Amino acid sequence: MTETVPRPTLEAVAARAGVSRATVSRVVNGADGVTEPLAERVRRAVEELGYVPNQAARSLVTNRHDAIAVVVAEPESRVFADPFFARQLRGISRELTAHDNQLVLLLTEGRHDHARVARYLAGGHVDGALVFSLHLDDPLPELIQRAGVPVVFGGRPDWSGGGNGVVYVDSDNRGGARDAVRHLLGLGRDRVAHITGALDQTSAVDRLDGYRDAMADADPRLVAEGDFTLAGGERAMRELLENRPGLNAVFAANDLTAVGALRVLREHGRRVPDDVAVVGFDDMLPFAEQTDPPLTTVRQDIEEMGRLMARLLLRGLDRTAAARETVGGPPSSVIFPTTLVRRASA
Amino acid sequence: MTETVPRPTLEAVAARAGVSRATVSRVVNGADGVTEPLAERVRRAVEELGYVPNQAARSLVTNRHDAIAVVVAEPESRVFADPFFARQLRGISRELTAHDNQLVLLLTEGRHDHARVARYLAGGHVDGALVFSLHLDDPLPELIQRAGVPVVFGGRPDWSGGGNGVVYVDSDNRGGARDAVRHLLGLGRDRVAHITGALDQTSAVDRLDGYRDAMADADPRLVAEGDFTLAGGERAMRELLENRPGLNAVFAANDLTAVGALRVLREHGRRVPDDVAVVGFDDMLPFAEQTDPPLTTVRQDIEEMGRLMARLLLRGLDRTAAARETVGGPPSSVIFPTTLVRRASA
DNA sequence: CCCGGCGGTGAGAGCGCTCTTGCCGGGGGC
DNA sequence: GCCCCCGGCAAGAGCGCTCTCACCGCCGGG
Repeated sequence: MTETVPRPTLEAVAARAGVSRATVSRVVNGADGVTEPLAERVRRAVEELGYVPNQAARSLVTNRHDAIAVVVAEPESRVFADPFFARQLRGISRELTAHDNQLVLLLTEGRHDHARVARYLAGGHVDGALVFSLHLDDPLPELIQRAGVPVVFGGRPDWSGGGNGVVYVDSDNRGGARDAVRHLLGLGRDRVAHITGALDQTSAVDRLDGYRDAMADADPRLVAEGDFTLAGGERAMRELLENRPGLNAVFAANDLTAVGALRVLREHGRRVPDDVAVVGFDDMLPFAEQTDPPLTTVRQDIEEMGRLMARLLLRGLDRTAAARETVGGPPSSVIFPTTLVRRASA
Repeated sequence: MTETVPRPTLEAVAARAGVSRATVSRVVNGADGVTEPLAERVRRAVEELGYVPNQAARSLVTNRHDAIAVVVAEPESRVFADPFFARQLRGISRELTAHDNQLVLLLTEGRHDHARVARYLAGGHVDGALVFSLHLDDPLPELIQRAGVPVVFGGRPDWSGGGNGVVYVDSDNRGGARDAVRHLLGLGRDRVAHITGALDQTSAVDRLDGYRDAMADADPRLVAEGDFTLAGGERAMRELLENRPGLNAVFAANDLTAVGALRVLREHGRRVPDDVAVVGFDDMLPFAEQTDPPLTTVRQDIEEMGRLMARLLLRGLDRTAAARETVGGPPSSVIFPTTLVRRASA
């Protein structure tokens, strides 16, 4: 663990190149209006001294940080069991890196952390925030709004507070669910059950709505409440088998839930897909391919969603002309389409 | 996406409280030597104005950032399939949060990114770095060393460059592997095969060494090379069944590999554990519990390892007296013990 | 009763950078 | 040939904070 050595300053570079600080600054920041021979001298001096700009000093005057906070408001549950999180982070990281922004990760686990996160964001350490995994009546959006930090949500927030101007990126949960159920109906299954996700998240509610779209007059007892976990899927599946033993298909709110359902179905001697067809949601690889039988599921392009969130946020910051050209127009929410991936389970 | 409003400065608070900037600064930073009535006036002014210190200005003069970089040098592979990463992050996040440090996440995917990361660290944006997933002959440690940033590695780096002073936190991979194999031997299995991890990582090498410790005179054809992935596990298992069809146990370098092995064993009609006993490594939940049969595996306390890495790094920064008291002595590497978790597969 | 010391406070410098301002020199218009 | 304009550069202010240092008033000791 070495100690930091004093780093060269703009001043030092200027002295070595025999120019003023302003000129060095222009060269370093790629501004034009500097003649080539001078610029070259400056570049050489930068090289020789190993000069790296001091970001704190720069931020102090520009009031920009080139850093984005990623807030994951997840009390333990899905984040760990699910590569979802890592994938989305990767997408975000890629996009931010491409635009020379840093990623500051804020994980929260409870009310106390909310205040901390709000304070941090209000502290103006970052230029914007990407916020995930909101639950109903979560105070976070409100707090962030008040902090005055530009934000893009991952998943539709259940929050009317901001009225307009709330930007989010989400999958077409409802459409994907509808497709899944219609696929099951198309296979001739007439008793399609649904295991919901945690209904305090809009994604779960939307998937349930999609199910209902396709099953207009469904028996309410064909729906059991899960929580996006494997154990929840098992529990709900048992409940369904008890209440509606005649069911011949299950649409699970996510793959983890589907895996739980598969296990319970097997326990009860039901063959998949012969007796009961099963469809999941997420296409969580490599597990969706590796279940027994391989899982038919609804895929969403998670990484691309992450990238898009970052892009929308950066665009909202209105910074580079390039960013504006790329997308054009004021940022607005985006719903990603989903695809049904057919494997063996349905 | 709201725009940021101008935030109150120290100056403003001072004016409102009718004191000097210095006094406000003292109160805000918890220094003593301010009489109670004055301090109270200042606190009220802070409250009323909603003052939050400007970190950039502070960093500029203190040359501290209260931020730690987490570098994950993982080209795609394990990070996604494995909650490992998320778990460790959680541990790190908890510890950093407890010490009011921020977590700056740097994901890399290739040589090009190495330079970027090195530049970032050299730029003095963070006070230290936690570095993961190093591969053999990775240039990163060297670059970081040169950047002069205090660093703690996750997993033993294969790197003699720094000589002494390299601090890392690792599981007892060798001991864990030895325990796993001994457990298999104890079950009366005499032909224990091993599917390695990616041998360009020390964890894989150490687990292989542990296997060899317990299987001193093992047939070299009982070892097949994997890469920590499910597909790699399948491939290696096929190879083993071809070369040594008489094997009656497999120790897989991680759980994902073990799952691949289980699948291939089933394909070949071998019953687990009756014909072939299988042990994994990681105890990757909830999957390790949910394989068929549930997987016997070697558990490591991933989150605690993350916490400890953060703690060691912060201690190395020698900042708070409190941190020093908590641990005491100069930081040195730590090897975490592992536990064998017995389930049905062996 | 005077003076030295000390705790509490304020004034000011300066961290490293950006950006505005103004100067200086050269080229084109009349 | 003179003036004006404009491009290229340097000078300097100032971002918001910390920290040193000097100051001021009060106490106790001689």
